[in-house]
Amino acid sequence: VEELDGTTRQEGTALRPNAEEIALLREWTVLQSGFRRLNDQLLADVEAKVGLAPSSFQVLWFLLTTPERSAPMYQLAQTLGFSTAGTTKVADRLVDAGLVERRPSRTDRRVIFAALTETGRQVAGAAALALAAAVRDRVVEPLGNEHFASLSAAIGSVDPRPGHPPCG
Amino acid sequence: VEELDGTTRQEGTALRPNAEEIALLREWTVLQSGFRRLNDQLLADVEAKVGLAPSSFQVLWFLLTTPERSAPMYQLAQTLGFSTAGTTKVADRLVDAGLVERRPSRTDRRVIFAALTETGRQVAGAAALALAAAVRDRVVEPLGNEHFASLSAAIGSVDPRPGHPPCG
DNA sequence: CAAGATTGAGACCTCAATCTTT
DNA sequence: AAAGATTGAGGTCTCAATCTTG
Repeated sequence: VEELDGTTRQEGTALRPNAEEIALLREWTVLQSGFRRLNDQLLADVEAKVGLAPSSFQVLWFLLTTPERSAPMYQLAQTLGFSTAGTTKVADRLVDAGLVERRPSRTDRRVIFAALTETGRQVAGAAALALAAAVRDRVVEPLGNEHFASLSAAIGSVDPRPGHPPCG
Repeated sequence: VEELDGTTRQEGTALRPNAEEIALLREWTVLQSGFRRLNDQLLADVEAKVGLAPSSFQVLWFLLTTPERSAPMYQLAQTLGFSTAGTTKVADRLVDAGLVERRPSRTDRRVIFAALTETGRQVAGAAALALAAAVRDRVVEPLGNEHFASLSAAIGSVDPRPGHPPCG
């Protein structure tokens, strides 16, 4: 029997959750898996309409919202929540598909910009329309604008993103 | 240039999102990535304390909430939102770690039960305590009981889980 | 044939190491 | 050194195919 963390565990009941903790975990589990299912549905809608994997779409959408339709790799990594290694490979797939171009920076020769191609712009637009429709149908409409806004505010106030104020 | 879905795309502005759709997508993106970051933090807390990967913990917790501390494989797959193939491999890792045992069913010889071992029970309990503490610190406390409950209710009402009523 | 479970191949991401530039 | 990007090895999940049982 391999131990996962190498610690020895004592006998007894000290390490078992009580009724209150069980209830809390049940509620969180429902919340967490519910959100995951919902998000998977939305992304599946996008993938079915434009054939774009989640991480690829997220990059395209981010680039589309950018003034120059381009951004340095490390910024994409931050947006995706991926390592820079993983981000490189996402970019590789987008380049192979002809949706993105790599461009060197003029001011800092370490950084590489990922820039939307014209095709990439069109695909990003179509994917954005597909996701917007899915969000409307599956989230905003069943929830109502108010509940959707308060949901958004709730998550924003507990988001551990570095460098954003803890709810004004 | 490879097309991802083989379709030809027309020129023009018809396939570009308007301002309202852009705003909606911005809001959803913030919401989605915020929730992902939060969940990753909680699971990282659990992994740091008991050395248990997310999918492994989810199985252990489910089995712990079960009367007989055991469940058939297809039920674990449903809980995880994984394919049965993926679930088999999660179970393999848990068996290798000595946390779970495989047992044949007496009534249907196609099904295999995954059952917690004594060690698995202890680890599951410790992991549950760790997650409960993390949820309290990172979610319930900053949000307050009311907002947490309404968040839970909101997700529940848009959860596409098969076989649960669409919000009374 | 359908359902439950497993296997192998493939896709996607992470970690550690490396290279270039600052 | 430190930051940005890439590469290769490894882990985790999915899909398609297979096997057994109902």
